[in-house]
Amino acid sequence: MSAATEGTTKDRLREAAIATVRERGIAGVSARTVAANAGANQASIYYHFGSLDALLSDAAQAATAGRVAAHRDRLAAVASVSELVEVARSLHAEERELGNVTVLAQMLAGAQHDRVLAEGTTAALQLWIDEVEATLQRLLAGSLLEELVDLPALARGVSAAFVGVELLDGAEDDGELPTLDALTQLAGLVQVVLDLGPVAGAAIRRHVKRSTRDR
Amino acid sequence: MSAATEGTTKDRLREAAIATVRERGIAGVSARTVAANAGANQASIYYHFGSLDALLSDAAQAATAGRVAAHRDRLAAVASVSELVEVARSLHAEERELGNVTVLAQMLAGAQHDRVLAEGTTAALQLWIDEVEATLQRLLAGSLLEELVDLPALARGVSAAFVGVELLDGAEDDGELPTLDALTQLAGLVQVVLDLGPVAGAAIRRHVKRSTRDR
DNA sequence: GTCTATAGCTGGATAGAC
DNA sequence: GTCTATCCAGCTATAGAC
Repeated sequence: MSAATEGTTKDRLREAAIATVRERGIAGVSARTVAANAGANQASIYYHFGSLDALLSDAAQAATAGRVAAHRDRLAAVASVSELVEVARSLHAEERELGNVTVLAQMLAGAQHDRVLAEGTTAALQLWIDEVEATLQRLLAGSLLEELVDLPALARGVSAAFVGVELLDGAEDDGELPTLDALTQLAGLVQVVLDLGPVAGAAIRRHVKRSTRDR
Repeated sequence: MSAATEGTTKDRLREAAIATVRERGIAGVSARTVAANAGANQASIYYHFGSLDALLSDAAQAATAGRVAAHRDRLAAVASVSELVEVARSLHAEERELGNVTVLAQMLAGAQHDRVLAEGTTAALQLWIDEVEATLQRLLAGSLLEELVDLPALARGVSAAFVGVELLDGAEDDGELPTLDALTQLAGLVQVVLDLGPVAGAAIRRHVKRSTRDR
């Protein structure tokens, strides 16, 4: 365990909450384990946050805000879908180490049956989703995809896929699994279609109209 | 709670294990809650399965095999990516009710820090992944996508996305969220690209070669 | 195979000293 | 604000009656 010793108790509790979820999973989190990890006593959680749920909610949002900010510059520099895929790949690699997405996945699992945790976790995830949406919006402005796909929902779907991939890969002993690779190959294909030019674009638009009419 | 009363104790425990995960999440599962749900006593779990982990592992595989079999005929009848999307949509709706994917998501979260659970859960998920892969293989045989994408990994990625979507949507109070819609819109676009015909296909192949060379 | 009983532990939450 | 002490509910795992 990491046993933080700097900052105020309230801050150390936040950090310890995240660390404990990462190290032991949502099922291994208790007021006692978190407090031990923070070098504080168990009662301090109830004093500062009222409940363990509330601490986790609070900590998730604070930690995620930090991680999102750390990636913002890199995302802002991305100029194409293929570059975005590269950023996604390295973000995935970092997350396997630092584990913010993994922590959010654990909390999402807990959030299915816990209102307080649900609110904090969805708020935290929304920080990622907003960032993804802003990037997609910028990259796809004026393109075929912007016309044909609901962007806010796509950002949500992409984020969901990331969460799922972290969970699946985290459950395997094997080293690197190619799960993300396949999705990045798909994204690469999307980039290629975007690059096709106006003639092919028009052909695709016609096809979409036709297949939409068939419904 | 559902309190099953038919079948052998061992079977009732398996069913109760799934029901308890669905109703209370992985963090709410204990030998006591499961046994109560099965109408049996807590010690029977250790007699029949040795541990709670082992029961969950066993139950996940049995339940998933049943759900996958229930969907096999429908998947086998699918003849296009757009039809597959329709099946995925109704599968998603059913899963929100019956909850096998949701249960697997909970178990995946637990599996991150539990070897026994990890083995059972990945084996169960593999049943879905294999089914998805077989369907994709059939639909994409001879197509552009078969050449350009790693199909086993794609099947894994698609399954991961499903898990992530169940988790995200399950954490919101709101009724229907459009998360899956965006991914199905993407899939529809893929169908359109597949339908484009040999000329556009050749153009895409050229583009892919070019962008691959650039790496 | 199924039950009760139990030992020994971990858990949430509060009270109250400092 | 931080600590100790405490209550009691819930937990795992085993022993042993039937």
